Amino acid sequence: MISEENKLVLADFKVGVDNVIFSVDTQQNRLLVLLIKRTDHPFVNQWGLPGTLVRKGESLEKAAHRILAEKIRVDNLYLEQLYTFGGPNRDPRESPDSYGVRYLSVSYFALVRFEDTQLISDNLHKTSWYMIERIPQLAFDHNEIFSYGYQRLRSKLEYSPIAFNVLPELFTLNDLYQFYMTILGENFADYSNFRSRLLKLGFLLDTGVKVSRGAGRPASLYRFDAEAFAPLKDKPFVFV
Amino acid sequence: MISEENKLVLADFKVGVDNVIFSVDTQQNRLLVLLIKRTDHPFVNQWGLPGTLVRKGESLEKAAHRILAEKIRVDNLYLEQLYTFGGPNRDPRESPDSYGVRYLSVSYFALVRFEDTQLISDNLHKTSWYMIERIPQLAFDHNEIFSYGYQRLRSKLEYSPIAFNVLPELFTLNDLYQFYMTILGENFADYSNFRSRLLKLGFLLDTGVKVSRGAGRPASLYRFDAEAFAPLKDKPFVFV
DNA sequence: CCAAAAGTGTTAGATGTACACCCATGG
DNA sequence: CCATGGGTGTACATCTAACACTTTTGG
Repeated sequence: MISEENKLVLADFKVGVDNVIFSVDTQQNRLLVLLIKRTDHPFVNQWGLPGTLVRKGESLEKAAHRILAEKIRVDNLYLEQLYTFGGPNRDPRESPDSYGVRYLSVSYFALVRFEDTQLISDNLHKTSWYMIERIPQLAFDHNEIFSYGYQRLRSKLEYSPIAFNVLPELFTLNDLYQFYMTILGENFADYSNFRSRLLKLGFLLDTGVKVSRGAGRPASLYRFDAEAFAPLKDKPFVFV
Repeated sequence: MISEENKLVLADFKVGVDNVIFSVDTQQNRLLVLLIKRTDHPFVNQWGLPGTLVRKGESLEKAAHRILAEKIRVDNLYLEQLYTFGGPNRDPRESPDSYGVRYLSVSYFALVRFEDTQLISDNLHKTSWYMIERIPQLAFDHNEIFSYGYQRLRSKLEYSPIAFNVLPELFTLNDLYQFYMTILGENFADYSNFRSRLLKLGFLLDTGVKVSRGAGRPASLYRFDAEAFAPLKDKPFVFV
């Protein structure tokens, strides 16, 4: 049992969940992050990461999914916890007149498929994809949270098959290459080397089906083979 | 402003910080983790990770340091946030009669120098190092938290110079090798290859000073050169 | 036929792995 | 003088990075 004396000095928290939601616009080769225009105090009218406060009986991860569902309709995604920001005074609502309640933010990082994702947006609640080079000043410490998420995205991409959560069932090796390029930058690897490295790993199945995109030789459609990948799980392997 | 309606469904939290504190007994080549015998409800008399509830005005990291300071006297350490466990019902204190307060745990992972660390322990508050192969059933979800910390320790060791936070100022290459062996296991690498790889990286300075440990050729004492390491920061480099 | 896109092959240099071997000391 | 621990060298396989080349399509 907690003694009365100790109880007095313990902080009371509301726990928020903030999401850094990425997607890759494969048409335009752009890396995007989802921002919302705040309608509530504090930071009204400023852009921020989509977030919510955790409800009774709700797990952190469930809260993270709830925000996602409120802002976008999406089928395919990858989601993982990022970091917890919990210093005092990170939220202006912690002013003395709010009875000393602290606001802690557990951030999540998500990657969703851009193509079949619909934004749920109206005049009141603006939701929009931002190119990551053009992110404005955000509410709270959200710029910091974003940076953290961006780093995680890049490193995760290198040793984890999260791309396949987001690419369509069937894709060409060039689709995959473009995807990596868009996130990791122009000069992360030569195409032909990328190709052979990945194929050697053995978890990409050539379906034999060919697809033509305008001029040029038709490309094979590949499929990610989760079973063939399983043994490589956690093993350090790199696409760089 | 949060409407009254919403306020009703928001969960109220107490936030705990739980530490997975590792050390390497370099005499006996053992990897150890710090456990405490609980004296409070719940899980009285069971072993658990050292933890505490966050106080008013206290940051998460400060709370993590406070636990450390309460349990052990230590000068050198590495500390980083691990993960946040926050599902409902992870803490039995969340029973209905506690007015619906949730208990969330932000876990931290620490590595401390075993040699000059003194346990603060008495009959009431038992604190003790456990070999990681012999960890008993722990309170709460602490076994899970430990596993998470153990994984992090191993992967962090491979691409991050955390070992030098904990090794003495001057050390032999064999000291370093043993340190890695103890954490990563017998067969992580050949000694001579480990040697040459590290020396090639250029951030270990040979002081020229020799030290003799019983029979055999005396070994050179090396020093970690933080400046020479700086450019490698975040670059993926591996000791495996 | 030719430009464009897909896919294959080649080569030099760097790295990793598994050893064998030499060096300096205490007993 | 030899066991012990420290330290160097080597040989082979593998991986990397850069780039040249072939194949198959649309226009």
